[in-house]
Amino acid sequence: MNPVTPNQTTSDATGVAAASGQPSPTFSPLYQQIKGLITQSLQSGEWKPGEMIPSEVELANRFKVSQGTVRKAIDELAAENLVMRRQGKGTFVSTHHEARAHFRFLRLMPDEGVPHYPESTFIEVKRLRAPAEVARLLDLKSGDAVVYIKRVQNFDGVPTIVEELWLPGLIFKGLTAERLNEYKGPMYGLFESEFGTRMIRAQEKIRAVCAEAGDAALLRVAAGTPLLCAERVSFTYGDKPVELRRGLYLTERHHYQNDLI
Amino acid sequence: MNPVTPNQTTSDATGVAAASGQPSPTFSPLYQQIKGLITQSLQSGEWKPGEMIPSEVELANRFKVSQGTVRKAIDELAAENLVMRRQGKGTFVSTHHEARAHFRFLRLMPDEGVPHYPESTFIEVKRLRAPAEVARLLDLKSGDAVVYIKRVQNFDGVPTIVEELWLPGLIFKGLTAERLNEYKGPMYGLFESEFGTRMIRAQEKIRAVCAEAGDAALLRVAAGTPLLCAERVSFTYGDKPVELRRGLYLTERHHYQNDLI
DNA sequence: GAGTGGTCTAGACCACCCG
DNA sequence: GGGTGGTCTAGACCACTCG
Repeated sequence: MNPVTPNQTTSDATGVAAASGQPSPTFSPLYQQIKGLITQSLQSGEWKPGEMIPSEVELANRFKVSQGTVRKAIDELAAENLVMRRQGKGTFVSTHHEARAHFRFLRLMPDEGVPHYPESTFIEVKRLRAPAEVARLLDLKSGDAVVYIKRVQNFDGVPTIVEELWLPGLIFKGLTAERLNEYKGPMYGLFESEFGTRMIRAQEKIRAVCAEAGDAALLRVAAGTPLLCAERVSFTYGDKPVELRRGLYLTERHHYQNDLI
Repeated sequence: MNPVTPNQTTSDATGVAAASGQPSPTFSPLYQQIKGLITQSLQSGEWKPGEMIPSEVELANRFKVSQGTVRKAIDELAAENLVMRRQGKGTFVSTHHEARAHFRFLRLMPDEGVPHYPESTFIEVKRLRAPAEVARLLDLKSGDAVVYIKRVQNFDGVPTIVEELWLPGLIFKGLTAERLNEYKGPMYGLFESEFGTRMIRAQEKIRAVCAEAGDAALLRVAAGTPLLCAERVSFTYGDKPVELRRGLYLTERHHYQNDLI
């Protein structure tokens, strides 16, 4: 394999670049291109979450590059949590069906005791037309179908999170309260397994708000109680937004944990 | 230079491993040891913030390893923001005197408009004996001297942050309101230049609280207004805690930005 | 043009896992 | 023992910066 823009690389001749004879306006290193190809295979489902991807030597042969180049590509994918390396075993497609992954997207920790995953009670699940603001954030057209979900999450039986979600209707066709109730574990696991949509990264904007009457009742606190409000947009492959979420967190016995590095 | 297990950090070729014949109980790759040595030089001030460190080939010669090994060590240091690589120029010790670095530790962003750095007004600067809780978090003994600082930060003249800090008195001897007022730019820049203490990472715990009367007055809002409360412990080299900070953020026109990756 | 970091290769060997 | 990822080396060439 040859790089896309004029590049040395002694190995073979058939590169895509040779045809284009352009100078290098946009230089992209070989390992980045390999990374792109591997990402495509992840996205297309050639290797499914939890499965092992081909070994480094195998990929090196397939792409006609050295193992070191494949290695650097996979290094970056591992750093982005798209794959996980396990020495002596292989490289595996990341999945949300793992304790490891659960707390990457749940940052609310108990002030004391060990973190554990909350239980969900679904308040409402329905389809509706996307309001302008939701459409904008999900990159849809205003009025497009979206799935709306409202749930409460309990830690040790104590209601602590009230959450609303908006999901693109096209992708999450057939998502019902029943399927949500049946499913055990984090919703992202369900989304990954049943709807072929893997959340890769997310952006959150956090504010402090006063609990309104309805939410206060769900959390069994007085109206006006201060709550953390986290508005999240989650992205799948290709930086495509596929989830909007607004969580209200009761932070009397929990806190939002963040590392600045 | 040879690895520690099977061998020691000496630069000769013999190595202790051959003698011991033991399997490796604690194996540390060579590049990690190089990384440690470079970190020591950073910590000792052999290369100061903003300065260029020796080139990769130079370090490779010094440590008697290949350039690739030095490279991998520096890669990790760069990933941890201890150094910055600039192609064609060199590798430089990170410093807080840079626009780049400012927003690594200030996550409060305006809902609209471009981020910019707030102005500080210092309310109180004094020395006191560490309360038990402060001492615990700063790894001091209860009653040890600490510097206490209270300030308000304004965005465009609007008071938005009330912050309290506790710093180990031993390190921050001579930190006065005057010096804080004289200094322009982020406090971490002052700490780095004047007190030889560089913050390299921090942990934050975030909650929602109601503004108490005093803080509400400083922020010019009603008592009871919901505020974000961020409690931060900052660390310097060797994971040594050197700052405790409690910030109250008014989130009516700002939000705490966080990326989940 | 000289010096720096960045990419790519090829080959060797090590640590780890499993049958 | 054979496969996998992990480390280390040596050498070549490229892209970038600056004098």
